[in-house]
Amino acid sequence: MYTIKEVSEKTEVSEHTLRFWAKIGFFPFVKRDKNNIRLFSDSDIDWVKIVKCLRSVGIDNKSVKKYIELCIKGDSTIKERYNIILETKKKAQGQLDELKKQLELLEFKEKYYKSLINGKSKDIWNPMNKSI
Amino acid sequence: MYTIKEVSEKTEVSEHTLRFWAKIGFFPFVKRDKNNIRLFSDSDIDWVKIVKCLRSVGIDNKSVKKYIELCIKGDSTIKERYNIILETKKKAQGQLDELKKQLELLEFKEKYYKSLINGKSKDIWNPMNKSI
DNA sequence: TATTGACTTAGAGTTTCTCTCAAGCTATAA
DNA sequence: TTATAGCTTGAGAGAAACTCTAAGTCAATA
Repeated sequence: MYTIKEVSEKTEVSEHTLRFWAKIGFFPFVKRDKNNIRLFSDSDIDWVKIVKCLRSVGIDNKSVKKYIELCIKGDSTIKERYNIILETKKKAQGQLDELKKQLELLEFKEKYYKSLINGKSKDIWNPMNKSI
Repeated sequence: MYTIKEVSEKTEVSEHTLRFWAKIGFFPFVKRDKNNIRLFSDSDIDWVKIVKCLRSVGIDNKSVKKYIELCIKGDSTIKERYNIILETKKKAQGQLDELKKQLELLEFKEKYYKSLINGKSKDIWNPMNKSI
């Protein structure tokens, strides 16, 4: 069983955020010791990772909450949960594509600046110029 | 020259956000017509795209502002701007890797649910179970 | 002329943290 | 035995970045 600090290290989610997530009901199953200290099990840590995953692809807290409620409800919600995962995957794919596009733009700018630094061209920036 | 609405369509940034960005000084060069309507040029749209790119890889607004100020300052800041782009690229790469990892987790869950739906295994979730 | 619709600013509201603080427990050192 | 450090807790203030609403201007259209 792990304390908040250990969970934070294992999942790379800040203690602040973990407490915030706990407050809004993301970890209804986490136990406490006699001093009221949270104790996360290994499977609790897996759940933290799922939450982190959902959040990191832009699922909002309300929807994450809904998902965990479906999990608790059990068998009858499997299809619905499956669809949520599929939707989430699609969203993540979209983000991946977008990020790749942005990386291309950054690469273009990198080359532009590099050529400037090497003196192969002049900085032609002015408020109206696109070569920012 | 384009109005906010057209820029929003071309860049996929909401009008609200564009006005917000304008308010905090991201577009000091955008012109207005006699009715005070903002008119973006093609190069202004390119700049919006750069801002979107920086923001989307997690560069905060303060740093974006600093970058545009460097651009306005001109030649003497080229090296510094180059380094910012390099740093940003590194950040974007990190995000790409993270996103790929999250996609793997989603794929795992997809398969898990699929096997549940096909009746090949039972939903063994309970508050302590990791198969959420 | 009246309405429609696009634009404007100011400012309130929302989401999601992020941080600070006071307080409580435990273990080790003086 | 006291104190000091190091961990935890909840409450609540603060911040970042939008997001939305309200009230107004202006131009084109019915």
